[in-house]
Amino acid sequence: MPPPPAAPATNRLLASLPRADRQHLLAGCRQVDLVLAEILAEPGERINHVYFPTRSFISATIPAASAGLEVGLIGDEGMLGSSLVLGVGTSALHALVQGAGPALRMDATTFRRELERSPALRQRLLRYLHVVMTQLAQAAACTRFHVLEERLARWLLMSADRSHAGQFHVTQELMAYMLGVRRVGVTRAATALQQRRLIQYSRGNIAILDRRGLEAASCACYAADKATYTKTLG
Amino acid sequence: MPPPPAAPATNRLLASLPRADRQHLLAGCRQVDLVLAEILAEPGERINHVYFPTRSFISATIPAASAGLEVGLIGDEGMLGSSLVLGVGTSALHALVQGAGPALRMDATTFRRELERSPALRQRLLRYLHVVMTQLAQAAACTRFHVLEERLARWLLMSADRSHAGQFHVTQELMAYMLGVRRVGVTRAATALQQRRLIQYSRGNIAILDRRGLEAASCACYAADKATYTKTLG
DNA sequence: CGCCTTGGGTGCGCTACCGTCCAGACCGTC
DNA sequence: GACGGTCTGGACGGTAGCGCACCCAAGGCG
Repeated sequence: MPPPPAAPATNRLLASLPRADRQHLLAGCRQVDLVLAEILAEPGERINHVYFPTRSFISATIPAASAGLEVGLIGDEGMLGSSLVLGVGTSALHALVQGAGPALRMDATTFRRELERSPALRQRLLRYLHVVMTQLAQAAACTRFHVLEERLARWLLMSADRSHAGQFHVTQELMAYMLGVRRVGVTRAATALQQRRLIQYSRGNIAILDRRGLEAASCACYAADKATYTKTLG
Repeated sequence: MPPPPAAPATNRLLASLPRADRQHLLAGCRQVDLVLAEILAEPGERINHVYFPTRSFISATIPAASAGLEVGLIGDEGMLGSSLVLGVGTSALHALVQGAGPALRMDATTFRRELERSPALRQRLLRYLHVVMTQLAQAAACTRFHVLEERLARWLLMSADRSHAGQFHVTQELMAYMLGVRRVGVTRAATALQQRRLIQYSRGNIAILDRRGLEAASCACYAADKATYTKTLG
């Protein structure tokens, strides 16, 4: 059990709101601890809560026939349940907890009220949705054109960012699901990265040894996604 | 030069607005004729106009290194420039005219004013954005898991729908770009479809012979996309 | 201590698509 | 009716990732 990290546990979307709006919003939230592999949304199901991860992160996947594909990773830079902002009350994707940890939760009706109250919140979340859309398009191209090793490197970086740590827990089985490939494919790619001294893993514990090197090994989509975020949400 | 088709040239997003809102909006629009291969948006560029295709359609692609990939097809069921609804004034994607024909065009500032004026328009467009997002996710999975022949069948159906005709013009070269594959790959897939008497083509003129058969030959994503649209926008 | 679950690694044949280059087929133009 | 551009078709070897089946190692638990 590691000691609680020094960095403050906040959600960046909320942190950027004007003080009054933020406090009102936080008052309607409850701190919850998300546990690994917990399912937070299913395609077609009603959205009952929205989540603002602080030190946890959530994977949004689209379930295809007998396989899956991650199309979004939600950490303290985003939220789960943004469909509500668009006036749609059901989830389009499957969402499960990728990194255990705390998050802020608010029930859907309260959230809708907050949206009505706060133009700043609306503006912020609409811009966030633009980021999500752009990243979706990027993901489509990435999945099409980039080889597994690059994609894996990218995925590891994205997860590391959201876990706020150089190491985290995930099995190759799960990574394979996220990347839409066989487990054996991940084994091969991960072995290659490990041999290049970029990462180190054993039985689900992955540590990033050389961040710079891993960035160089990943496809440009990682940098592109980050750039999109900062450009749109400052 | 074919005679003007009997079906009314409207845009379904606009058609569903309350009468007053619609008329005010139409008053701010100008009819334009989109010509084949015209570029309407470039990534990172300012959005100067929004387009509501009526009998034309527009392809939204994401340019990757030395290739491209279509991530959205916009016909009379949608609009180009929806980023403005999210408060973002630049385009994330590359957009070019796929099917020549008429569209309604409005300049960006007028459009922003209309958005302020009409809650119905906002509601409608936000829901449309939800459809677009869902289809983006679907496209990512489709590109990953489905074989070219299925994807081509799907693409042909989507284009045929938006062209309001059983036949339209497009070269294999262009289809290859949209699908993110080699031209020769399209040749092979198209030949297969033709041999199955589902389509018929020559020198860029594609005709759909057996719509049902083509639907059966396409991946489920075609039906899924349609279902998403009707479910969200009625 | 032995057992069993979980996670990681290997081998083998296969397929879909790649990059490249070349060949034919159609069609407008002069 | 020869010419040149555009569009389509095919050949060739190469490769990333697939499906399957099997093995090995670590570690929790009785």
